[in-house]
Amino acid sequence: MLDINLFREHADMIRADHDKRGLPHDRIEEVIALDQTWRNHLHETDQLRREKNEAARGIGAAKKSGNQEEAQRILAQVADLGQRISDLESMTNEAMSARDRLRMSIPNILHSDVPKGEDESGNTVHAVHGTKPSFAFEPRTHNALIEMNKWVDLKRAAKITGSRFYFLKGDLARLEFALQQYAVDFLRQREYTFVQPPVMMNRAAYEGVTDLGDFETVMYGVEPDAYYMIATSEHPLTAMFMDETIPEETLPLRMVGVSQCFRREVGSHGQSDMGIWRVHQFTKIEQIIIARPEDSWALHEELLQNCTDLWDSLGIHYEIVNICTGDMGTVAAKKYDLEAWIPGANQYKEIVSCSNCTDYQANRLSIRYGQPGHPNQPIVHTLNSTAVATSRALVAIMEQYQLEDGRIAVPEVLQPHMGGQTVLEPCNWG
RNA sequence: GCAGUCGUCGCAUAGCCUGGUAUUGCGCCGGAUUUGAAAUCCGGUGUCCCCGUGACUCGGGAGUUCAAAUCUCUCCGACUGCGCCA
Repeated sequence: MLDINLFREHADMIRADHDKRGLPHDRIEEVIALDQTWRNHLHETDQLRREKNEAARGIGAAKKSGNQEEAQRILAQVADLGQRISDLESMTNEAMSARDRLRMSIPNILHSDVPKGEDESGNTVHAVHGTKPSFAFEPRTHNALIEMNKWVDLKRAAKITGSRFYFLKGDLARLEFALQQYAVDFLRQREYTFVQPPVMMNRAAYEGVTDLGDFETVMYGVEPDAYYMIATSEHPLTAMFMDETIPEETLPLRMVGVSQCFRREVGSHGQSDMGIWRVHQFTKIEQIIIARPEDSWALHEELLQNCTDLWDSLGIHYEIVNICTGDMGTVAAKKYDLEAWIPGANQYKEIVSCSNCTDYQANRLSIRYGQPGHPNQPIVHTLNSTAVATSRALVAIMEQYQLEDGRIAVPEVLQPHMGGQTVLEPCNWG
């Protein structure tokens, strides 16, 4: 959510950003109008309250001195003021909640490097790492590979849960586990603190970190407790500082979170999304940074550097893409994706997303830095990046490391986490 | 899950029974004093707005009342004991 002062003092910045995104200005103007309405009502309410408070102060004194007539006169006056106040109060609250509902739907101000574009075709290639693997045989798709090796059981998962859930079995499950350990160790060596979060959050905390539309299309709700399953550990690891002032000397706060992630994926279809590429539940190792505003752009590059070092070490061929205006969500100010080469699909596909959310989440969550207990401390910036989403990493590894017989070579850096094993063997039951 | 105790400004605390301006200490910021520091003293230190002799604020919400930190209901959270359990 954007700071309300931006609408009051620098609305042109927001308008210019909407122009770049190709969005109309009407919602901006409406926020400004509702804000003015709210402030007018608020001021009027305050004046009436003041009158009422002043009058009510006389009641005690009048009663004490036995002047019942005077007391009754004031009571009548105060009752009338009370009615007017409560009428005006509901209008005031209505204007404010309307203002903020709308304000939450207005996207973050983009960084100037973000390219203009209608949709994902407008994204620009920032860098290319590694080289396309060449095979002396016809490479199989990951769907064929998981089936012939009996590593994934979608059918039985559908029986007990529903579509897009899966059992991961045998050596592929072990590789998944190795990826988690490798990625956490990798980032711990770079001074990121390992954190395991709750996988459910309440609504108030969740509204601070995500787009409102996500409640319908992305998150699972948990009844009767009104919790939401997290879509990524970014959400709890950012929201954990809600309503806090973080001592400045502890910034930047670097964390590596690991959690199961849950996504409803409403409206997603397509042949290329078969198998375990797009699923309702997966594990993700995530990088999170809470930073001072002046440090956040350098730290955004640090997050990207961590990703490229990590994925280079896994020996995966990928492109780094600078996400364009039309493909950007509401929260990020700038976003890089890593897209791995998937031979079976003959295209590059998203495996990592690396964002600087600037103060957009922190405003809504009211996360400040400086001295706790002091007024008007500045708002922090929040950044997040995938390190490894294991289901997609497994796809990229299977597709790029496959052998002629359908088995998979284990990337060298993962072998120590696999007891020295160099090749994934099929599961012996299906 | 049951029972009890509790939740007050960054931390710690008083006020609640008996409704009427939210107390004090620590920390932090600024100033005075000092060669400098410590100590001491003075002021500041929740939110909002049109910045005032303004409004709001005592875990959240609702109610009673002219008036609620204070009384009532409800939800949330913490602690203790019992029960259950990986």
